[in-house]
Amino acid sequence: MTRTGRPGTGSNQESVRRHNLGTLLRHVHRVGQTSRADLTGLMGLNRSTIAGLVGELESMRVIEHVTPSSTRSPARQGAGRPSAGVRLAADGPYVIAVDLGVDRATVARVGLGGRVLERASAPVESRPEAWQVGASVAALIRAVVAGAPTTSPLVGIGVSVPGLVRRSDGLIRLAPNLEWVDVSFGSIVLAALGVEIPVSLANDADLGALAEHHRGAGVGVDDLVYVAGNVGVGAGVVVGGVRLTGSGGYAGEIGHLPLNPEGAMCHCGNAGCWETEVGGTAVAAAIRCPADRVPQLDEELAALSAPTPELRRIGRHLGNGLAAIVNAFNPRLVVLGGYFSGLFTLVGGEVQAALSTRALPAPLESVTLSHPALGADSSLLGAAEIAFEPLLADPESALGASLLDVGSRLAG
Amino acid sequence: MTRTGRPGTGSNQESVRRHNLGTLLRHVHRVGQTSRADLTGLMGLNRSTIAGLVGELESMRVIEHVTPSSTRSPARQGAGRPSAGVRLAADGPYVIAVDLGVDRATVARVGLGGRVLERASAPVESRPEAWQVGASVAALIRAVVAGAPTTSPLVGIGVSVPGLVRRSDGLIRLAPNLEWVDVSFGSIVLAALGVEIPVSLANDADLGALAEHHRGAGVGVDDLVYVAGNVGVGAGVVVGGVRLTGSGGYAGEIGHLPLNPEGAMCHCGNAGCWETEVGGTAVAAAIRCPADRVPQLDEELAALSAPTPELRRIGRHLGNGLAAIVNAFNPRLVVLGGYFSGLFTLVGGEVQAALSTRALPAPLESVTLSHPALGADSSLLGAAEIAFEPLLADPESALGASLLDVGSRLAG
DNA sequence: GTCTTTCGTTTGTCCGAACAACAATTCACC
DNA sequence: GGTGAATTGTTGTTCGGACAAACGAAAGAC
Repeated sequence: MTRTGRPGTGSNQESVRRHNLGTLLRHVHRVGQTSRADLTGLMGLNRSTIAGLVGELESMRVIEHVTPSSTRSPARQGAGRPSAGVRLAADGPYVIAVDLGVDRATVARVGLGGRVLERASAPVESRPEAWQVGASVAALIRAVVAGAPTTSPLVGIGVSVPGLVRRSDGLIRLAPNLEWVDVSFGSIVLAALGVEIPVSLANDADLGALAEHHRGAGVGVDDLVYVAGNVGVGAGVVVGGVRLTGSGGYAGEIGHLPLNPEGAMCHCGNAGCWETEVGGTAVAAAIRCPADRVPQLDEELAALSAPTPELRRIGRHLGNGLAAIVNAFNPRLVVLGGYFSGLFTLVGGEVQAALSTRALPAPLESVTLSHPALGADSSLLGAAEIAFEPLLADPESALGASLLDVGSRLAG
Repeated sequence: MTRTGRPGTGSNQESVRRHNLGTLLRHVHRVGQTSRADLTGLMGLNRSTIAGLVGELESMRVIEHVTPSSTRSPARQGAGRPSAGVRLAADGPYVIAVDLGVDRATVARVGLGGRVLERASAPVESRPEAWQVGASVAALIRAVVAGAPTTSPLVGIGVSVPGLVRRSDGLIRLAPNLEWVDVSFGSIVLAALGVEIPVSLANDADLGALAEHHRGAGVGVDDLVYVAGNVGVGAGVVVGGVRLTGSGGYAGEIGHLPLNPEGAMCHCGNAGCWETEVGGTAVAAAIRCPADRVPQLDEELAALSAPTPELRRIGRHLGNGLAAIVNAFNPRLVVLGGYFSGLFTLVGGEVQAALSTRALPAPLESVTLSHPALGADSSLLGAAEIAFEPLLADPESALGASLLDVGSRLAG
């Protein structure tokens, strides 16, 4: 590591190699399996160059060769020699994805391509101490890692947080439902594990947006917003294919849009925030759901067959807020996650109508509302994506910093 | 042009050269004058590599050599041989920047470094025909170009539009104050000029944000929002140093945030848009300004010595809307352009107070409100920036596509 | 069964950045 | 004022990596 990480903005020949290696791996990571011929077309490089890059990644045990005969896909086009297949290695690098929910923590071992190889979860009591959650997550990580091949390197840990995460260092500034303020959850987990690996933390809605963009409802869509109704309301934004973080990392906090000066008081101290109209409390009141079932609001909504008038009103409010989002970000897709998905199936008409009347025609004409394609796993898979990011940016150095034989290391 | 513009995402050696050449020119474009030693530090390349790049740009007559003796700046640090200076060539490439205002059109010849070399403007009557404005702008362009050296190449035209501009092709979808719908203003101007050069169009607030980011109040700030109060209200957003366009190009249209369901009717057909509370009409009513002076609202506000109670109320509304912006985009800087600047000097306290109570603490703590540093030229200079963009991305091919001896070509 | 098409492989070439050595120029110190 | 240290420009060489061409391999088309 003598010369890596140079801060300069110029590109030298090492950076070219790094970039090409990473781009190639990123493509395979995205589609799972390709052919070398496809890669030459996608990357615009020479056949021989692709051969070199594939060979290098193969020697790193990240991808593996597939004999052309078994690659023969039904969509095989013209004549000619079939191209050699390239796919992700079976025992390749993996990451640990952690999804801190309001009532339970989910941990998964995720391989390249977003394959969930193993998963485990545990309930989280209300108003938990950070170190308790850290210990619980560490135990889940140990369980999930136990079955991993010793030759598979662990690249990093990604954590989805229901709250505001500072971009610079991953500090959890505020997690309302956990009642955490300024918690350095990454170091807590690492201390509990007793190892040193890269940990990336980010907001759950941001990660939901990222996951839906990569392998969900937003594949091929470079500008989308993922609006999640959980206990609170938050949004994640993907712009030009990259996550919108903002200066501090708090972008997309649209739960407290001041949509109604005469509205109810919000816990933030102001009146008429969007969250007071479409948040968990409001929806629970509209369907007479007991307070302790608010974390499972999606199930409660799914059990309903027909919307109540109060729900219809909430649907209109949801559409109003979405109009603000559509005007501000001009996405091509808005994914409604959390219990908003159930709400959308019930009162989709009201949501669409309110959105159509309040949004500007120009941004409106290209936007689509949709359910998440990854269900409740959006944030988890997004956490995996940010953990993989260093590997995709520079495979060689990320593998150098990765951890081998994780099972025994964590046990000891 | 046999191999350029390859769609692939891999980098080859040509792209390295292109990128380095562009990055070097971009640096010089930003700071105006540097030394080769600074460039080696900034770009992280070898001295000899920088020498080669500088030499190539010098042979293109884009930058020029400065003898070290005259470079000797007072802030000269340690010992050693002084580094050779590099500055933009005096008769280098330039662009035409056009700022379509609500009541007048401004055209400038702008050189690298954002230097306004020549400018002219003409009034625009109310509800003008597009071809009339196009002819007027073409005449201004001819005037502005007349004095240009015949050896200076014209790289492109940038146009700032007070309305919604489609990103894909620059079509003006809607310009409310001009009452234009679906106007292809770029082709109109080109037809009036009788030449074929690249024309880039974008929203005025977006370009204001870009200009303030490059050479205004937001230098060094990668996440900022430029909120402009003109007749309407719009915002331009810079995220991570790049313009936020959104899917269609309409991002940042926050004038119709539904902030007050019981508010006044807006011309968009809905009630309580932000624009009804802080827009030109509302402010004009608050200071008893006649309707025909609304385009000059900034002057009217500047003439005021003390705010009226109605203005204070508008200030609070402005702060409320800014809170939504701060929560949504998490910028580090919010530049208040148009008449918002004058409003901010009068009722800055109210604006800040409302912002502080309604924005979340985390994004709030790092945000600053400020006046524009470029005055009324923000959008004009932003238009110049987008016109220069192809040159900075690839100097060689952009110069190849540029136009020489413009004065006589346009006269003919 | 042969031709065409497409792809993988190999070899050599070329381009551009890095490197090393040397000359140039200034400052600091005596 | 002279000398050494420090920094930079210049030049020639090296090296890494993409590219081009030639060749063989594997399929489909006739």
